[in-house]
Amino acid sequence: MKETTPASKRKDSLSRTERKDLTRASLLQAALALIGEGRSFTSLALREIAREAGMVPNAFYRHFRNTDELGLALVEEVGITLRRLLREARQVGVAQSEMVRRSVQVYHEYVKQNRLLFLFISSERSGGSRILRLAIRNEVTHFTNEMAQDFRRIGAYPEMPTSSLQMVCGLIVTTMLAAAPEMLDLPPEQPLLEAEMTENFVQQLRIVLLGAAGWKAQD
Amino acid sequence: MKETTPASKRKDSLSRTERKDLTRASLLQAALALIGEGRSFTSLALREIAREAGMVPNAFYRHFRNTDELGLALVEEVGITLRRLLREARQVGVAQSEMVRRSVQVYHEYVKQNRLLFLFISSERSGGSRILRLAIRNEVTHFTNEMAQDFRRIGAYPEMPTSSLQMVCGLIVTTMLAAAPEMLDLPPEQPLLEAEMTENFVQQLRIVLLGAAGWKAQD
DNA sequence: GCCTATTGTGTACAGTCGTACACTTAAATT
DNA sequence: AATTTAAGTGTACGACTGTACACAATAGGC
Repeated sequence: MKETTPASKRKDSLSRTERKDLTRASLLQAALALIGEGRSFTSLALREIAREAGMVPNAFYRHFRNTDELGLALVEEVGITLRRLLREARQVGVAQSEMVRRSVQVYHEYVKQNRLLFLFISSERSGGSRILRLAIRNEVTHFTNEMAQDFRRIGAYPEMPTSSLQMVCGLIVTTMLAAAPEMLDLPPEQPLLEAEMTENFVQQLRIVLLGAAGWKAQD
Repeated sequence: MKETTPASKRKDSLSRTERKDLTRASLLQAALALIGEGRSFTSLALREIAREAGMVPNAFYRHFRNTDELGLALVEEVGITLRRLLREARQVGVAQSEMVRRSVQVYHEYVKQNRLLFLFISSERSGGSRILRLAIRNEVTHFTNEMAQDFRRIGAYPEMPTSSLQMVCGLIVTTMLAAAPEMLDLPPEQPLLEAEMTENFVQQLRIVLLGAAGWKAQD
């Protein structure tokens, strides 16, 4: 079986599907870029996105039937991003005394590095189109369940039934996602405000973990 | 001092300011009505709102300079609504064993009765225009502080420093607000799903309160 | 009772939108 | 090498948008 595409790709020697994937990606990136300029995804126009991506409006239709469908593609990226976050968090190590603070730092760093996607999640999770909302909620549920599995694996709260563990993780995820917009709205280079917000976040997570430690299921 | 407006108001015998306030209110109501139809406030057009309110587009300008300013008026209603919620919650009574479940019931009922406003808060709290977002966040902060005062008044967590109490209330409010969209998206007449969601919500709040009871401030 | 300030109407315009249709170009298939 | 398929272009249209301007009606102050 011969490679149809050479190992060293020239920018013009690309197969049709490769080219298509590239322009598709540039549409996604264009939407995110507009979000980064303070726009909300819901208010983005098909023509705007195409313009930002440097193509003619009609070309949009070769990739998505409408902006909602492009939104769903972004949600998929969100899923990948959240999974990657969990993977990074696992490497932080476990059960040391400063673990919560360390995790919060990792999360904060992660939110800043994936700024545009978190802006997208935050604003579309409960606003905008119903389809997008449900899709995002779905990804968040998956994320929550994986976190619960991780807790199981590292032996946290061994006596807690799975349903309660999921409930606790849901609370943690809610707290995390609520913290994201504050992190994103924070003016840059304001270490005082940033430290204050982070500290508050750390304490809230500790409250939750403390409550979980004392939890006795009553069902 | 004579009343300029008779005690029994005919619908045509209204002072100018009264009439203005009425049409202004009808603009606010029109915006909420559109939100109730599944639209998000961010995507509402000035003309749409005016049309829904039964007036010509230009009349809008007699009341607001743009849709954002109308949004701020809605945020003001949000503030009033949240304050009213606290007042109702206070009458639930305190420190009985089923207090959390009772509070959750009250809240759920309240969210359903103020459906449109909670739809508005949920979707604009982290989406849409920056001005609106900050205004809503401001109201939520006030709400949180008042809740902390209430906790103080009823003697909950008497040894906890105020800053920690506010942090705990912030966590509670975050959890409450996160629950609202789920309540609102719930299909009506589905007692099973509703009970499940409510139970989850109750347990999350109990975790928080339990954690707060075991909290020792370390600053 | 007249004058004025204010609320709401009617018309108009330039800009943007989504999308339909016919086209070019070039990769993939035959 | 010829043909088919698909990505992207160009033009066009009707609908909707925010807002400017001139005007009508009428409540409130003189």
